[in-house]
Amino acid sequence: MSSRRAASATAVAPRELRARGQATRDRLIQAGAAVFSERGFHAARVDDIVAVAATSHGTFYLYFANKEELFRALAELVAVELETLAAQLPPLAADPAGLVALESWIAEFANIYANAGPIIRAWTEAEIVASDVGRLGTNVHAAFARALMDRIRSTPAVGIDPVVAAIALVAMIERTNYYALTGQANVDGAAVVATLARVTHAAIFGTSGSK
Amino acid sequence: MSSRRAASATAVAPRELRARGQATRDRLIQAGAAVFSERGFHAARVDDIVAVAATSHGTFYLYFANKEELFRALAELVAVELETLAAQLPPLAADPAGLVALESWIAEFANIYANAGPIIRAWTEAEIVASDVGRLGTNVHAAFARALMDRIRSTPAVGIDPVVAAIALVAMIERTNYYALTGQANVDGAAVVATLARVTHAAIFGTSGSK
Amino acid sequence: MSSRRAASATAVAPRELRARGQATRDRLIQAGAAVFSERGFHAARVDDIVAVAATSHGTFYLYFANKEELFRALAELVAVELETLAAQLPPLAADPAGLVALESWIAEFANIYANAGPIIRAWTEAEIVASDVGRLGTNVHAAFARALMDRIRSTPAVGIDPVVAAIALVAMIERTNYYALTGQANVDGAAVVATLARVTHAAIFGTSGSK
Amino acid sequence: MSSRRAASATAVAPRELRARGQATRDRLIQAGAAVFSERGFHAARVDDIVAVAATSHGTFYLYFANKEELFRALAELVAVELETLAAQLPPLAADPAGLVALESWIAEFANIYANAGPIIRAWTEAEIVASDVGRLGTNVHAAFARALMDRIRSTPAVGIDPVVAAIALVAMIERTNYYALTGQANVDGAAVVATLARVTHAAIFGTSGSK
DNA sequence: TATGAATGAGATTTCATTCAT
DNA sequence: AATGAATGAAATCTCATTCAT
Repeated sequence: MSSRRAASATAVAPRELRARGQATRDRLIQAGAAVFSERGFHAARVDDIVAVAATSHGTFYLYFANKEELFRALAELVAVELETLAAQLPPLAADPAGLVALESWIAEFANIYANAGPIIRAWTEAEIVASDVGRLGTNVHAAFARALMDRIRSTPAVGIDPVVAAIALVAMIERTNYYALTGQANVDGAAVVATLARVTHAAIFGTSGSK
Repeated sequence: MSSRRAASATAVAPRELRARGQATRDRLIQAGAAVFSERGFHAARVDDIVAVAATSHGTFYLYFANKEELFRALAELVAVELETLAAQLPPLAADPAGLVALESWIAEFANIYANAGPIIRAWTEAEIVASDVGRLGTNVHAAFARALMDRIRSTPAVGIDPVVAAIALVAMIERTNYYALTGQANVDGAAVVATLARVTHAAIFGTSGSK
Repeated sequence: MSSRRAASATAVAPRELRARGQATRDRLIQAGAAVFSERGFHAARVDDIVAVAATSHGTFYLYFANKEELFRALAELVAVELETLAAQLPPLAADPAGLVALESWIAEFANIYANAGPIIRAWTEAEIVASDVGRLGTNVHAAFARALMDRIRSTPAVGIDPVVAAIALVAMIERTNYYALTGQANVDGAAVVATLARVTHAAIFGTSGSK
Repeated sequence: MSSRRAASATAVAPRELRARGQATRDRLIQAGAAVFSERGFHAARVDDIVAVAATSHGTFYLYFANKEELFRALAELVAVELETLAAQLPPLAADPAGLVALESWIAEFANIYANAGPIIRAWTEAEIVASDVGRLGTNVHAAFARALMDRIRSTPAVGIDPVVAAIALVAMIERTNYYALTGQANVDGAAVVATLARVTHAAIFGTSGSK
């Protein structure tokens, strides 16, 4: 990933950490989140991260083999959270209760996105997508798409391709949150959640007759 | 004092170009497209670009003040193409003919995306979004959203927020093409277009009664 | 967008330096003095400086934001030394004791010039004069001229314009040392000091009757 | 001199020039004077020179083998002018008429300096002094010093070292004009000439008794 | 005689990573 | 466990000079 120097051969052995060490590592993780958010993976300099964490270069490499490793640590946290959410996608029902359930679930997604969004975004930087960490992102997306696809498939009389529709709807949900979060689109959070739910619902239940 | 940097502050004056110069400039643009596509903005080195264009470093800087300038040139081409397309969004009708018209339009989008996708992607790298070039991307997105919003508004009895829905649907169309293009999702192009059209159609006309 | 340049815009923050760092910084300053002396500001390459200092490029930029910054550090040292000397210009007296005092002072100037001359010379390169660092040189010259002018003014019955004469005599003292130092004029140091003192003395006290 | 590329092996053969060619060459010389004046030798880019001359790079190298060659052409013009002036230094006499004659001569020097000053300055850039062109400057200076020294020597009962004094006085005259010209010292031209004459006169005739 | 285009060595600067204490 | 210092490969950019027309 790094075009500069090959990643250190000796990865950092996951040591037992005492309280102080744990605290330092946490500070680095927090700092990483802040800096990656603000600048993206590439532009984030280890310099910035250690400055925010109020520690030194030497210490950084005590805990992480390289910059990517820290990013991966962050990304894995997010990935776990998102995959858990994906597993909790409720059954889809055509009635108003179904819409409400879906809306709650999307609200939860928006919630997670509000915190983790910048990390998710950094995942999509061109170079990263192809990398080891990038696969995490792909997997998360796939998990969502699979969950939604399963629900669509178990819905009778849907007029759309479940595989593609699932991908498209997940793409929509993710990306709309992105635009909302970055302020590129100036919209109200609640309206976003409501609309995403409605469009998703309509896509599944509103296309039945159009075949 | 620094005569070097000072001089370069002034971007390359847009000179009158003879045939040879124009050809070289074009070659650099093409090469830039190829390299940015493959590597993203950051990882793309001027070295790579001039290698592909079969010219020299010096020549590169004869035509572009820096890497960003070349990227901007490319981005502007794409932006024009996309804004033209946005202006051509057909009226939306509930009947099958309306769906077909929409599908054609989305097919055209997919078409453009197939060529320009990587540039569009590079637009979204965190640092770029905030930059001058980034604004191009934001504007393009806004142009699409506005066009779609106008159509939704002029459709009676829609059960969704036109502003948010427009943003969400554009996000979906863009991002799904992205996944399809990068192979992160392994799907058939025609199916993608058909599904995007159907979901969009359903979002607008399938949500009318659910209010 | 350009994260590199942007970061460097901020000059190197003056960190607290431990012993090793201080030593390295000092070595770079010494090396800078040597290289600027030999080649002048422009022809001096950072390459040369770090070679003399037996350190690396990276280290150079750890201590100085760029070549100019190192030059400025050197120039400031010299400026302080010279301004101190300017403040020590003795009162001027027409008698032999006055001449001796003046001669001692000029000898001290020659002494400083022997070490710092090349830096002083580099100050006068056309581009530098107009720059930030250049102002240092102008200020130093002004300090000397002012000191001398004050002495001339407090001398009764001088037949010359104190302002212009002060400038001219300082110019003479500086420039003659320059020629002596660069070997463009092959003269004995002691003779230079004696002659400069005598001419200066004569200019002030030997012009009284010629009005 | 040029750290970049070895000077072209094939110097430009001094061709017979037709009217058009002569005019172009003249334009380049004028442009060179302007640009070297403003920026000094190093910072002057061939780019700037041809822009001012409203011609092209190719044409430049049709008339001058390299940048230095153009500078030398300019320097030689100045050198001739100055050496002519040096030869015209009047005899020095202690009486008022002698002072007046000296003043006229210095006025003429100031006159020439007002035009040629920047070229003279560029001569003193560290790298140039050591070069081929640099020798021109050294020679000019020597010519002045020799002329003045001859006059001092033929003056009875001078209390100063003729060699050193001549160098010092020439240094003074040159450098004071420099400061006056660059505006580093804000003084009136006539006062400068008058003062320089008086100081020079006093140095020679006012030091006689102080031995 | 003129010129626009091309060249490429060389200069500055950055920053992830390693080292010595 | 921590840290300040050092490294150096790699990236960007400049400009005197040559080339092809």
